[in-house]
Amino acid sequence: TLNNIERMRGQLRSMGCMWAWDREAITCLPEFYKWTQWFFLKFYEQGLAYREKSAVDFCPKCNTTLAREQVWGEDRHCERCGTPVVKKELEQWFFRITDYAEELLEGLEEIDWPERVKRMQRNWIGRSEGASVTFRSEEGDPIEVFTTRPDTLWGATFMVLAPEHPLVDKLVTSEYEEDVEAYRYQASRQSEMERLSTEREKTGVFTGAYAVNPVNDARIPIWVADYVLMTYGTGAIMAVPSHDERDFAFAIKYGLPIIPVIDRPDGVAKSVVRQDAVLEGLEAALLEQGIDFDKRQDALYVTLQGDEEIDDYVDVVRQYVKPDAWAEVVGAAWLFIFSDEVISFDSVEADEEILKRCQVLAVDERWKGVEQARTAMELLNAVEWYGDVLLHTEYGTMINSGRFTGTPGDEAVAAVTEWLEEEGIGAHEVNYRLHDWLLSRQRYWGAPIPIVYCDNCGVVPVPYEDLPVRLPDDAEFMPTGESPLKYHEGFLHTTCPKCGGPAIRETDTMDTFVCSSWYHYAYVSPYYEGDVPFDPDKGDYWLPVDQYTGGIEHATMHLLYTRFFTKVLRDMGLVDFDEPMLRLFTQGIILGEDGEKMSKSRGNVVNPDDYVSTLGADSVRAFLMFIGPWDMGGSWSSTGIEGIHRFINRVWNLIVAPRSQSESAPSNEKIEELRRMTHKTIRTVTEDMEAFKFNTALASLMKYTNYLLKAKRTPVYATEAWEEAIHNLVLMMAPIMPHVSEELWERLGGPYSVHTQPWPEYDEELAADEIITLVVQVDGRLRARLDVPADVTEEEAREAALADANVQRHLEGEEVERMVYVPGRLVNFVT
RNA sequence: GCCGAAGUGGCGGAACGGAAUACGCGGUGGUCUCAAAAACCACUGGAGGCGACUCCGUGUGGGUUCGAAUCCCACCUUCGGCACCA
Repeated sequence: TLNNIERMRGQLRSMGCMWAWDREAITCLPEFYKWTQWFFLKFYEQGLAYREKSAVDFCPKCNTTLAREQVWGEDRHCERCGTPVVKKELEQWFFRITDYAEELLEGLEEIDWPERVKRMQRNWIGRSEGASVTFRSEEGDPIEVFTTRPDTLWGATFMVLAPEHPLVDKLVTSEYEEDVEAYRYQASRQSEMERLSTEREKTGVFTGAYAVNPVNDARIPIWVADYVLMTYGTGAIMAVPSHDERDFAFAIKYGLPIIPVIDRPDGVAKSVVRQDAVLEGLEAALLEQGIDFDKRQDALYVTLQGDEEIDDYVDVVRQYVKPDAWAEVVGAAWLFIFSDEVISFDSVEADEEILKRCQVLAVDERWKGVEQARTAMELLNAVEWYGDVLLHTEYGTMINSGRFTGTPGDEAVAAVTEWLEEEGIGAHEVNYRLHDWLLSRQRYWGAPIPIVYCDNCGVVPVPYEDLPVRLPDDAEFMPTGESPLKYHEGFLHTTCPKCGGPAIRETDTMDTFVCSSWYHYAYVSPYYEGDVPFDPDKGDYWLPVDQYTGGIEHATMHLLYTRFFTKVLRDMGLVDFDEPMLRLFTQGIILGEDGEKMSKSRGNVVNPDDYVSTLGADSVRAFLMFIGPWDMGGSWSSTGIEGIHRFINRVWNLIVAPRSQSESAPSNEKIEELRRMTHKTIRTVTEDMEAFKFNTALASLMKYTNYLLKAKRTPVYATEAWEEAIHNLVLMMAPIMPHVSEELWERLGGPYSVHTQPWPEYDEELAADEIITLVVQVDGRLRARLDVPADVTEEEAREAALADANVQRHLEGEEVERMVYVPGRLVNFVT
């Protein structure tokens, strides 16, 4: 690592980067990570660090935990040995970042950060308001759930626990034990991302157990399904299939009851027909019937208005939907489930057998077959009949909800929550998607967590005076797959700081994000030797950070962690501000020449050294800025950098190459034009640099240079205005091309150094145009461009425009209804 | 899948709701040279026309507007992040 650091120092220096090297901090040195450990102890003292079991991806063959990127392929195998990866529960350390969720959300309001980073953090924190409600199993075990929709409680027809939920073992009946165990194993092999995909079909197993819905004492089955995550909410949900899409899909699949408890909103009917459910011809039939639809990847989306159109649609669908496929109509109207065959509702009594195979059937009242359907449903007792239809997720008047029936949608949530609190079965609650920061790493390379475990005293923090807990430098990297610290006898075994008895050290190390959460504080006084991590006086002077830059990929992790750290530091009294970085700019990623992220495996890595040594550091720097918008990044181009190199050579020739003195005197006009170009360029370059728009700043400098190269051949050369021009050009180039600028500055006789000169100022009056191009349009189409004085009046502009031959031609035989006039820009004749 | 972005010439990219394609790369032709390279000059979105000019053109389909790359709606595609790469 130290060798690599040395190499990078050299690279950065060769590029002419001006860092304060005396303030460098290296996070892997004990002098630094001593303070990272100090922070851990402080967090621990405040109850912000805790230890809990948590699942990791684990390779049973290598006997090691794996990072997400070490898990490969759809079957999720170990990158090294190909063994299928499983989830394993390990005791791990966490920081309680969720304690600060609300403040992390609010703090975003007061900082000058890109809106998209703020939005990503808001979504990451994922605040949602709702209620916690306690259900009970028939055996009396409390099962807490979180819901954002307490108004749908009466529609909860089953419960779902995450496969990892601790109650699963207790609840499962012997009859279902085997199924549940098998299911849990396969769930442990899925990633969270896969589990949450709404595209994927929902799966689950029944536990054999039942719970009681506290609002209506309904007996509801308890299932286990992987679409419920242990890491969000309580790891258990109440399922309301009538008003939640995921629960709905699950209920359909497993034949669970669906009870609507929110009246459907008025409006249009929406239908989704999966294409694989459609015979060729449905599309054509819809077209023929004049029924509008959108065709997306795998489905037809139909929106219907009015009974007549709905009836037409039903006819078409009946005709063309395949047996054993399904179509749904959600939102306002109805749902059809086609089981093995299309059901003809007109003859429903004759089709009991078919109906039996249907899981759910619900029909809108407007539909003519409703009476038969109702009769048949009741007869078959397939589902409870509520006479109205299913799945919509909007708020609305409550129905089928006991004493709350009739409560309007805008009052429902509050009314139910209040009642839950009165009854003691629930409470208002805010839930966050954000979870606590898991900082344990089963790796060698990180700051050791300063904790020891003693048989007598339990978990004991290492005393401050014993910091740092050093990483041993003689650890053996054996292919055990586990942290080498576990096998380092000297590190592992220690004495208990409390009782002096034998104890063992924590062998997990800290996530590197812990070090990067406070490194900017180290810069004010690296490796400070006081009793806090940095010199408070220097901190007062420098902090907080005025301008921070980093990649967008840090938006939700590093940039959230470091904000959390600062808030904790503030609560400890170490700093007196709330936010670590007042202003943020996110730079993009420079991609390889093929437009892909640079990586060794792709073989598209560009080594800046090669270009620095051939074309020079200035060319490399300038080209990096020219590639594209600074926050978007872009692709490297080996021919593109040649263009920059040519530009630098042109500037060199412009200023250094001799030219014989002109005989004739320059005209005042030409001098004015030159000065105008100079001041216009200073204006745009200044604005662009302040906005981090380096690519367009460079474009302006190139344009200006091209102009000066032409001007050099005219009598304006060697005038005062010429001297002003080239001096300013060099000053503006200095931050982008520091080396050549310094050299040119010296040759122009400027005082050392160009980098300590003030930035050039522009004169608004000198930059103002005297002649402007007036665009003339007829009905919004360009018909002429006229050079007119900048102070042209509307009347003069109209006259000049009407005098143009091409404009006259296009206005011939037309009556001008009105004229749109944009001063200094255009006139548009509307006919 | 969810969250966040982006789609403009052959390519990277410019364009306060008002000249689409600035600047650069690449290409074509020329100057210089015995020749080449470099440098310099000119041209370079498509179609039509001798020309003046005309029509088309900013991922797709709609909309708002005198006027849309820009604003609105729907969709498509690509990229970044998704908590053990940092």
